[in-house]
Amino acid sequence: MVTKGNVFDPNCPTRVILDRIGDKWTVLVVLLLRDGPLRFTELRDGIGRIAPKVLTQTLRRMERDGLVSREVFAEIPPRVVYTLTPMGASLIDPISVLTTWAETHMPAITKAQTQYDAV
Amino acid sequence: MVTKGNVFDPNCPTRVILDRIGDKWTVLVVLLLRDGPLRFTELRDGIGRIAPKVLTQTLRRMERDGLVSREVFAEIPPRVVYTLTPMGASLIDPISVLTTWAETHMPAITKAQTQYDAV
DNA sequence: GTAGCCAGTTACCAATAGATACCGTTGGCG
DNA sequence: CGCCAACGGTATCTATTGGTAACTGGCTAC
Repeated sequence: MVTKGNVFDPNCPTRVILDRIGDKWTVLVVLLLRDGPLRFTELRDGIGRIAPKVLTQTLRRMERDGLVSREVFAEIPPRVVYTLTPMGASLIDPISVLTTWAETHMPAITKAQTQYDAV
Repeated sequence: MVTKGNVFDPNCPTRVILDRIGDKWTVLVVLLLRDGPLRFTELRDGIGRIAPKVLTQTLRRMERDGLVSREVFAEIPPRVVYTLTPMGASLIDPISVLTTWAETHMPAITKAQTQYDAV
């Protein structure tokens, strides 16, 4: 009763998820928030090189999907804190599996690329 | 001692992998090839709605990364067969983890989206 | 003869990602 | 008083990418 295998149906909702995970920024945000809530600028600086517009888009999408929660404090200067929801936190494991795979196979991939390009 | 955590370095090779996984077509190709080699049109028809150009791009990239191998038979009509390499096959597990997560949490995500949009 | 299969390629276009500059509010500083 | 910085973004513009539609060449089946 699992999977039902209709990943291949373009309307399959699984596609939506894969698109989210696939978004490189989403993964980084999840990993950054793993150790606790962060503010907008902390996320921006933690990610390194991301346009604020893109970070905003990413966070809004994640908020809409119920992966992060957004708390606004009406202070001056303003303060906005992003936190992983339980569902967002449940993504950490799948993502870890992926990053582990990536780190394990990175050398092989680089080698394959070099060989391919040499031809 | 795992991960070294430099996923946040834009030059980190892990990013490259995540970009590949993130590519929605790559995941589908891996899942389709799980049960054995397929030809170009079989992949195209299996995926459903994909432009041949895009499928070609995807397959070339995967070949370059060493995830699939491409075998050309000099026949008429031409025959090209794509097969998962061992490294490509090793991606099945991480991908399964993801799709399982996706299927498990899909209802919650849909609900979160509906709530968000209602506001 | 013409229509179609196979594995793509080419030309083109729309949507998106991203870089850069800017916004209002307030507090601190000279 | 004038000036700048901090914060969490928006506004605007451009580059890249994803995607569609049409075409190729050699053959075969109708």
